[in-house]
Amino acid sequence: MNPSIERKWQRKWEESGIFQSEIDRSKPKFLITVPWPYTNGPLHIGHGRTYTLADVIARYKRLRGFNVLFPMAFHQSGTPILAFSERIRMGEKKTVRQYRENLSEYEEPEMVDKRLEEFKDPEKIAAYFSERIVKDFTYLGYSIDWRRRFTSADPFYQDFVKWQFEKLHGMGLIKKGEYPILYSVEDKNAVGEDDISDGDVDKVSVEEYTAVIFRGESFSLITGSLRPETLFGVTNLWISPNCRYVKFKMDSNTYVVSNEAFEKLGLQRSNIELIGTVSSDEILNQAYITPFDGRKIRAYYSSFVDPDNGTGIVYSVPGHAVWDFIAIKDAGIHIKPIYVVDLKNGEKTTVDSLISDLGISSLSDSDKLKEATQQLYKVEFYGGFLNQNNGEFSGLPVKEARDAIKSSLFKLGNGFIFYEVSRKAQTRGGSKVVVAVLKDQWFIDYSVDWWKKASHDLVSRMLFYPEFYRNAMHDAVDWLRERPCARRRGIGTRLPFNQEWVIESLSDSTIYPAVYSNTDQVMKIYSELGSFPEDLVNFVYSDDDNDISKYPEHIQRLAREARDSRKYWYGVDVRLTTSPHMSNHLAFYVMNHAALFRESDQPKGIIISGLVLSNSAKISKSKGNAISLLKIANKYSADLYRLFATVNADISSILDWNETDLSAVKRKYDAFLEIMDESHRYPEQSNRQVEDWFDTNFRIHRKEFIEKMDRYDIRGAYVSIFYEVINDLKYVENRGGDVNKCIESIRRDWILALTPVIPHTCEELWEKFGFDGFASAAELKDDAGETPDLRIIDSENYLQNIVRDVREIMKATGMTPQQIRIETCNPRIREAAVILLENRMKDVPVDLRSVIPDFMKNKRNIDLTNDRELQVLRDNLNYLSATFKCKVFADEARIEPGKKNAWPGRPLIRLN
RNA sequence: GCGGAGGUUGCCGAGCCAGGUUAAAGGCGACAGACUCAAGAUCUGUUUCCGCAGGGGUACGCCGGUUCGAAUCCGGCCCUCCGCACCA
Repeated sequence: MNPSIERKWQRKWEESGIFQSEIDRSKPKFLITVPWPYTNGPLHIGHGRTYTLADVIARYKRLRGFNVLFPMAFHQSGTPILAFSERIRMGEKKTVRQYRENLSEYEEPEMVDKRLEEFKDPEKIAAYFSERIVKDFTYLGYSIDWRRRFTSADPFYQDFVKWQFEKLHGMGLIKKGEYPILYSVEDKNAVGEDDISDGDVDKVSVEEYTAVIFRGESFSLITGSLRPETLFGVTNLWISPNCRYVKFKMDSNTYVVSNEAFEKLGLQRSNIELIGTVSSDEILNQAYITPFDGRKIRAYYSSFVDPDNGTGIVYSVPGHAVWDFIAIKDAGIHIKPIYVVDLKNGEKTTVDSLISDLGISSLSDSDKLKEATQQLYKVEFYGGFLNQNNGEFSGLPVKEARDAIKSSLFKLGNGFIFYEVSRKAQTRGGSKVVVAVLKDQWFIDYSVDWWKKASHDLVSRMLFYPEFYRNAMHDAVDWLRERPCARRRGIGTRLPFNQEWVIESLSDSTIYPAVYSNTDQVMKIYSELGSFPEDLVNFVYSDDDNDISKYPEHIQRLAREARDSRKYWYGVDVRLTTSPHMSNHLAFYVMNHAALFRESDQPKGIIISGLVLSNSAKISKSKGNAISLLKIANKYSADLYRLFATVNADISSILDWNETDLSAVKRKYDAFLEIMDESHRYPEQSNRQVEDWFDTNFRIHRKEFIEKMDRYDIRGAYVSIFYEVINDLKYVENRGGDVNKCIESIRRDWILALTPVIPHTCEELWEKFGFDGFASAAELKDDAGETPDLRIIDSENYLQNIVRDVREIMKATGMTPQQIRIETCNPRIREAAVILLENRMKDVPVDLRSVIPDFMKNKRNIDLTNDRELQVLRDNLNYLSATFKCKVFADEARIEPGKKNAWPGRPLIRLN
């Protein structure tokens, strides 16, 4: 459908307000939502799939008599928009280029710079792209009630979020605690993925080291290890030859680490106090005691030790670490490895074997060393156990031993947790990224038992499509622990009980769909009062009967309306999104509802759609395969995209956007347009049987369509009602039926059934054929009770079987027949067949007994359903002749004792 | 490793949950024919192997099992993909 026609209908829908949903108690309600998009850039075909599917469902439910609400709002919380804006301000090339590209999709070239200038204000970015998304979605024909639009940064909404957090706080679900975060010392600030240079391509994470203390006479050394379970295998310590080591006091003991490590420790632990530098000789000149087994070991130099990794001191386990093994050889020290980890099933992956397998000769083979380390780590961690050299820990599997040794170590005061970054990283501004421990981080405590139980109960009640996500959701609920719920900066709502914190962007977006149910009233309350006071929020969104009589009458009225509205609409019937949201957003969504809302307001269903590929590749800006929704609507048309998104892949599987598949879909779509084009008349012909067959089949397709849609097998539904009906019409034409008549008889229902997917096309047709109102607002009834006459279908199947058999014979014999004679089962043989099928051999009339051997041969193919075979054949002789291009005769077969006979459903076919 | 999904005919992809009507929908590709001056588009047919009569063989990752009968149920194995978090 060309864009101007699509625009026309979009205008008409808007003018008529048919998608502005109001309470209508005569109909069942249906609320469908998609998680709000983050407004830092334009959306592409990937996002479009989710919204398209939601719109198809919304429109289908409307078609079936539901009062549907499909609302939408925008997400602005968090740091990315701020970060992008700041980078544009700083003139960072990559970001500027990206936004220039984004803008040139929408703007005349001369406007791009002006807009870009505006984007130095983060609010402008958010506002601009929200506006674009509304436009793009309108062009795609989505039936969204835009009156309910708002953003997560709106003040009235922030009051709602505050209420949510006060409630959670009151229920004891919010906690304070320590938490490691990525941090920049120079900027004195937490850093997120967006702040780190290359943070998006090469993620930086926090790693948990075990700091192990080796006591010495005048001071102790602290080492950092990822593998504390190898502690009994320590033979020596390593320090770097070019590093400044420092002495410091902690809990009245004196320790030594690298200068860099000391700085990091300062961000992670309190009460540490610098004493001064210490010379390497001092470190090398004294002995150290190993924890647990109290052996005396010494420290040596090795070049592989990095002062800026861990504590700058490494404990050496040559038996289980390749670096250490090589380093000992390198340094020419006479130390024998101690082996502490044995493998199950007698596996033989050891330090020695890895070194020889990979051909590692020195510490400079760092790539190979890394690989060997990883291999060894994997093998020993998952398949190893501690041997008899491990004191009280002997016999434990490595997985358990690690925690056992750790906690034992901590208890004895010989260790603590030390956090380190997973790789060296810098901020975009060039300052170093390290790990700091926040002492007073706010958490939502998702681990509370009663909360988990309530959530599991909710999950059990909900609908999941595909069903296997139900289990995934149960798991997600189990996995959730404490989640940090506030940050020091970013757009969003301040924590009501601690104003220095901004509520984190996923935590402020869990129960917002409730606001869709009464956006209008709630916004009015806010604008009248200048706030949305807690007691009013509580009145509107919970069923607590708190007293609101202190407010003016009209505010009270608005609040009551808002409450009624919530009661009518709320409880999201379907929330549709993609699987990456499972373990975060959707889990929070489910759990927060379980805590804050009563059952009728809780979510009813979740549908998860698969990913979208573009030309068989993951969509990414850098690959240039991120096709924007605007381009889709303009270049391909909304209806074609919608049809493609609906029909080319099941909801649960990957959808690959590519021109080949698209052109196949387009052909079908064009075929449909041609069918509906009245100037294109089909040949005047008539074949009652086929026309009845078509009619019956259409009723079956319509029934299947409804059944499949009702269980969200959207693709299946449209294969039935679109592809199969088109094929049926083609069949009618080939079989000499009156196609025009067939089309006319199904026109109304067919157009309606297709409206959810290709609404613009269908409105146009609806109007053309003189139906009243909008197709989008009409109702499609199912014809409950009417059972289709399956005998008509059977007759056609019978005929097609004959055609297939004849073809097979032609193929096998390689002959082109001059004439074909088809002889149907003799009535007496039919009677005999009935008897034989019941295994009553003795009841077969004597003169027919000689036919039994032939019966046994044909038994499998005998089919009694069609009792008017000859009639069917005679009615269709012309068709058969035309198909095989020769004369075709049909007769009743004679009985031929001892020879081949015609059986029910299995006539004799003779080619000459 | 844990959790989840999956391995189907040249390719993509249904079906398997409720075993037989499944050589296995649909699409793409390929081949042949029709139409056309030609190409494209469209339409018709073919597209596992064997077969001069509608038949038979082999097939749904591999190996076993249950069953009269398994792509479909059960057990084991191999392989692929996704998630494992604080990030929107």
